[in-house]
Amino acid sequence: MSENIQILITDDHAIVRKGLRTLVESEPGMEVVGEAADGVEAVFKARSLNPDVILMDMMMPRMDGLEAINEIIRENPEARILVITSFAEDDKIFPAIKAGALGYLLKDSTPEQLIQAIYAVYNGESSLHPSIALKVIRELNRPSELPPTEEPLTTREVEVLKLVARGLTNQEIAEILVISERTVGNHIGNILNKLHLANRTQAALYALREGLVDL
Amino acid sequence: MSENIQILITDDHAIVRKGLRTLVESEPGMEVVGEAADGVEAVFKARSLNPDVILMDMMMPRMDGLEAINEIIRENPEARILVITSFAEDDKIFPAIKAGALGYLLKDSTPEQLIQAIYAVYNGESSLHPSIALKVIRELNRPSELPPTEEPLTTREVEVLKLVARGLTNQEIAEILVISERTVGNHIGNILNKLHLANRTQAALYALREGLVDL
DNA sequence: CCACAAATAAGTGTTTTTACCTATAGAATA
DNA sequence: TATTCTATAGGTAAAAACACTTATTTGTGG
Repeated sequence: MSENIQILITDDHAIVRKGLRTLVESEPGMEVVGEAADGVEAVFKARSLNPDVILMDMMMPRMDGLEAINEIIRENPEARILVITSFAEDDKIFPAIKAGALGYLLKDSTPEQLIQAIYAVYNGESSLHPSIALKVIRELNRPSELPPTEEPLTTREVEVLKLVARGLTNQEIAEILVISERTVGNHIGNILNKLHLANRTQAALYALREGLVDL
Repeated sequence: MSENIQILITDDHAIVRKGLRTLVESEPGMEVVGEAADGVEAVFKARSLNPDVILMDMMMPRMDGLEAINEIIRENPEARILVITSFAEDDKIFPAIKAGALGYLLKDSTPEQLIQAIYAVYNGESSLHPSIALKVIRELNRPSELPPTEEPLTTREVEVLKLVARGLTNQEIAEILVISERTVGNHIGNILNKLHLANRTQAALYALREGLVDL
């Protein structure tokens, strides 16, 4: 058994995996024990390789990062996961952290920050990208304005939202879902309320960020 | 002077740059002579380092890949540029190729494909990702349906479009640009006409696909 | 100087979206 | 059973967006 920190790299881009691998392997105490190109592979390799730290991308085919984190933590609550992603959206960060990710880095981080973060996560500490840390602190300091009435969208609302994110009008959506235009309007109103958004274009952007639809 | 193929790497993510650098340097005949983190840097380093091949990301801050390609080719028509990006959208590919990029790879390419493509571009040949090649051939075979009345957006229209793609209302856009709401409406109408789109949400999606704005 | 394109603005009228409210049927649940 | 949630739909109104047209100013290229 090696003394090195054993690391599993998860990202759908070979180039990014290579970059991470190089950075990690240039650090004496670290060792890459595997790579995964999507969430399903990540779950499988996390189970079979039992790495010390898992570097996890959030946007991947088949099973996205969030689902993968949930599944990995479910199987092994001790798993230490460091999210490395391009996005710094609140709605993406908090679910990942709640799911059990210990760290959250942005892809524009420096190599040094990456190595630091891996050590931190390996030691069971948390490591957050500066701009992320800010948001988390802000979130924690928020005097719980409301009982965390984190309003989840219903199945139907998600359906409607996906169509909004394709640039369709209420009428077109109504035809597709075989409901009245009125109902579509109500759903969208509810969506905007729940997500605290101002209009349908913002809703479309939200859906894209959430990965509900692809470009 | 080295016998190696001298390469400039351009990408806004340090991790991706590292990955590309590692892949390139693992090939005996290649050498990385510089890195750039945005379009402005890329133009500058292309000028000062005069590399044999430039690896170019399309989505970057300050000056995006397309602008950078245009500027680099304008200064040195002999420059050999290989685009490496995440997107396979038609509207992104053809402008890049027209601007003078010799190759177009997707980030999910294998390391071998990358090396192959660099050799090809170095030799002045073209190298396209398989799925891209298909589109290009389809494009060429198209019996020029219409006189390429490809209506380009004006500078101002692009400005407005970017704001639309952030989910802002006409009024908000008007305030930011210090023009009347009426004018914003006109610009948007013109944008929708030129791009053959039906509404602002579709325009926002278009802008995202084009990489005019990030999520 | 003329022609043309771009940015600006406004008139007019229609369509779509958004905000709130009420209400009912069905499913799930306490 | 009573309650709550979800999906459905309609009423009313206001705000925003969209279509189409005209017009002024400014700058640029012949």
